[in-house]
Amino acid sequence: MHQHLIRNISAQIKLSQADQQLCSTYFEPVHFPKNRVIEEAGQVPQYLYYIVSGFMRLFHYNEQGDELTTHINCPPGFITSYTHFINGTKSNEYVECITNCELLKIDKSGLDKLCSQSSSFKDYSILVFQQSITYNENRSKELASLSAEQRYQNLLKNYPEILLQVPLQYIASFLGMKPESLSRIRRKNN
Amino acid sequence: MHQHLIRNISAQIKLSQADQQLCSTYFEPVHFPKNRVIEEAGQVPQYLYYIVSGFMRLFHYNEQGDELTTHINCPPGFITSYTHFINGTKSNEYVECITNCELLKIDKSGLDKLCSQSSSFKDYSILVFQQSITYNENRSKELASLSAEQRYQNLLKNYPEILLQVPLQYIASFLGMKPESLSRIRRKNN
DNA sequence: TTGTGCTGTTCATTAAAATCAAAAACATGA
DNA sequence: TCATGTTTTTGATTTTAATGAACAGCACAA
Repeated sequence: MHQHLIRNISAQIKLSQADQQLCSTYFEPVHFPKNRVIEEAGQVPQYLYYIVSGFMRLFHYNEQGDELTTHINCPPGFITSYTHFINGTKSNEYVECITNCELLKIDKSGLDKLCSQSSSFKDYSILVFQQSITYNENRSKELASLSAEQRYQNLLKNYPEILLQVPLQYIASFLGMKPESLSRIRRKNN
Repeated sequence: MHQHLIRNISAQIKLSQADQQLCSTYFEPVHFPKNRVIEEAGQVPQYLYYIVSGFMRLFHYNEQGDELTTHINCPPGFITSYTHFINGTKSNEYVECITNCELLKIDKSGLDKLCSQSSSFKDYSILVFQQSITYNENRSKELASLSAEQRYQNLLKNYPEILLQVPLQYIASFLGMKPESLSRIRRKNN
């Protein structure tokens, strides 16, 4: 499983043999069944997870008690409640495995050690941070300026695998619409 | 003008006398008139700007040629097309002064020197990054789950000064609605 | 001052999405 | 397998926001 991560990092940053060894030392393989919540709201997120296989999401409840899915991810990608994981503060979000998942997890002190022992990992973590900003800016832009149907079509174009594997109610919430609307949009687009 | 920035940073990170001196060395005061575009789309953003006074925005044009405002900021805050500024890549966004503005600008090499000469500034820049992530996540969440009217009310609650100083067409675009809709919402809320 | 352009408002209408209710399809475990 | 609960779809209706057109208010310059 570590090879999956090493291959993915290497596509963006050069890793020495020693770096690869560090990676195997600090990332721990775990797997979880479908529907398992692995980080709870109200607590400090324990781990950053790299997704080797499976689909995951972040969600929380709003004041009216509605469940809102804010993030959906799949390999090769990381997932956690970033800000709270980094700062060691309590998150109000749940991290859940949508399907069975194979993951590589690392806790905050592990990540700190990894970055202090290898500048490649420091560079990589900054890169991941930046990509997270870019991702969220793009998401805001789409939500602010595109219709529900255009947002669906963009997701279909960019992440078709999500449409096949993730329950539609989660996707609807993530796209900022109701499940009924997503269902109607899908009927039109067939 | 440097005191404005130093006071603002000091509220979050402890700065030594030497740090304060560095700050004054690397940030250069500039002022621009209302409506001046200070970074152009199609180019690498030259500077990161700290806003001492005035209101600024980021905007771009979509495929249909509509102007979309993606960010509005005021003191004490930074503005630039972050990812492109950091990576030295071409941005598709314009940075514009909405009102007359007093700013402190720093270029990429200045920021790098500042961070390499003082770990306080390194800590601070990570903090600003994180706040940018939090801000963007929250913006996505609001756009995905709140009605146009609720988004307006949140802006009114959190940034009332923007409503007073920024043309409503920009605010409407930023809130993901049409100017006519914003106008109607404002009538209802008076 | 008058005209011109720009910003914001209003109105009537249309289109998009939410809501409410029910049925159909699917998954899961006894 | 059947029974149960959950997810998705469908239909009728209401609500919300966009559209297109016109007008009012204001700023600025000739």
